[in-house]
Amino acid sequence: MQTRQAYKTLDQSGRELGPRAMQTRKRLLQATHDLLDRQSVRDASVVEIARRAGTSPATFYQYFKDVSEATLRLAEEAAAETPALVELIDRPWRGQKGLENARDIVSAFVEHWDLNRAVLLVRNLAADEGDRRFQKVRREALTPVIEHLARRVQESQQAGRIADEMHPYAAAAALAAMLERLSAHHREIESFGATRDHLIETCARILFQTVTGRTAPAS
Amino acid sequence: MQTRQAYKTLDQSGRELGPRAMQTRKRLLQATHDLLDRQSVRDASVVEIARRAGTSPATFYQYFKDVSEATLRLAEEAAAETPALVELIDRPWRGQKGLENARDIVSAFVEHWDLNRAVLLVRNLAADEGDRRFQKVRREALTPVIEHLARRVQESQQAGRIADEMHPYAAAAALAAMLERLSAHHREIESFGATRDHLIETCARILFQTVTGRTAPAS
DNA sequence: AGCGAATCTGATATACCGTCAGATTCTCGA
DNA sequence: TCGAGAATCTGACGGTATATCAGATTCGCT
Repeated sequence: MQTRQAYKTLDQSGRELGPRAMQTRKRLLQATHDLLDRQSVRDASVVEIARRAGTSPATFYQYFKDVSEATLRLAEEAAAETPALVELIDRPWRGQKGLENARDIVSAFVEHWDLNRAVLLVRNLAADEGDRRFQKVRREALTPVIEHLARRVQESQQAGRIADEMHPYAAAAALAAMLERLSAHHREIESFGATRDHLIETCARILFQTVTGRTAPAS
Repeated sequence: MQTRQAYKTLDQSGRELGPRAMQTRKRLLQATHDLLDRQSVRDASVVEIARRAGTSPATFYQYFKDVSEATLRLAEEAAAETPALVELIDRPWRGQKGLENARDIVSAFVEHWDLNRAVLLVRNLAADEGDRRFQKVRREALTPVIEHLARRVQESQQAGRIADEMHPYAAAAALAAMLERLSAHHREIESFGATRDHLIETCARILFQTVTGRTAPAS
């Protein structure tokens, strides 16, 4: 009569992994991550992942059902970075300090994406295509962000600084959408006249304005 | 001595297509579109597309280098819908009418995505993954929208309603990013308490506020 | 050294990819 | 109406990836 212990990492056939196996599994995940960074998802094959990990395709299948499952695990790892973001959102939003904080949020978001670009792109595609597993990871990564933002919007709304026609959750989701999409392809935008700093500053101000209902202070 | 006529549709080997061939090509594109709507990109195979089009894989290769090229052509077709959006952006942005117009823009964007969801998702993934061909189509679809928005932002800035720290192009790109991402997965968001109308209204207000520098009027 | 458990892989059946030579269908002049 | 030739399509095939499993290898332990 005791609660099952926190999730052990399992084999495809449900067996727990020993230290050697953990090693191999990690190498496979790393290889998957690297490969996705280099090639399109469509071209990421099990053979190639195995080759990079210095092992055989059969071994890959010992740990993952297919490439998408390996990617899912990577997406779960990336989702673990969310709390740091939420912490920023919970800081005070007033005045100059608040704007600086908004900048930090945008920067953190972009950085998070820069580190996990390929994986997050695939995660979002799969989620948008209807894959429940990926919808779940994305939700787990974004829901805290959206809900904390929504709470702030709601506060501003109750203080009368934001119109009642705004829906706090929708606003938060829209802001998250902006941050996600912008982070995904900021490099392409940057090749069109707006530097990275411009993007961050501008985005921070939209964020600030939408969350607080106040005009961002001059710097 | 005359300009080359507008692009003829070509065969894989560069030959112009007769009427029968045009028919077949269209069926293949349609089949690709449908298949992408139903399955993930990764699983969209040439055999399956051919089957749906009632023809053979070899025929597919007569017209397209691979699935991604067929998708590219579909993305080009979708890009042709952009001008309608730009027309909306160019309408006046003042007061109640302006807000209504913002709503129309958001609606039009969402609708455009609802009709071309799968294709646009794949387009964006491929572009984000660095595929130049897809970057080009996306650019051609979005640049007009972004530039017209940017011009409006700049006007508001010159009128002193928007801080100088904002970069008009960056702001426009951020707004486009928000619209894109939101359109891509609005259905999932809608299953979390904000209706489609909430989303549109909220998004329209963020758009209005960011473009004009004014608070959106009450409805 | 040697046993059992953990971990890995060669071999294989299946399926898709991408090409090409040849088959089929259409067009049009006689 | 009947071919000849052009336009269009497809069967067949070699190459490669998928996914599985039985057997081989490696490891920890006595």
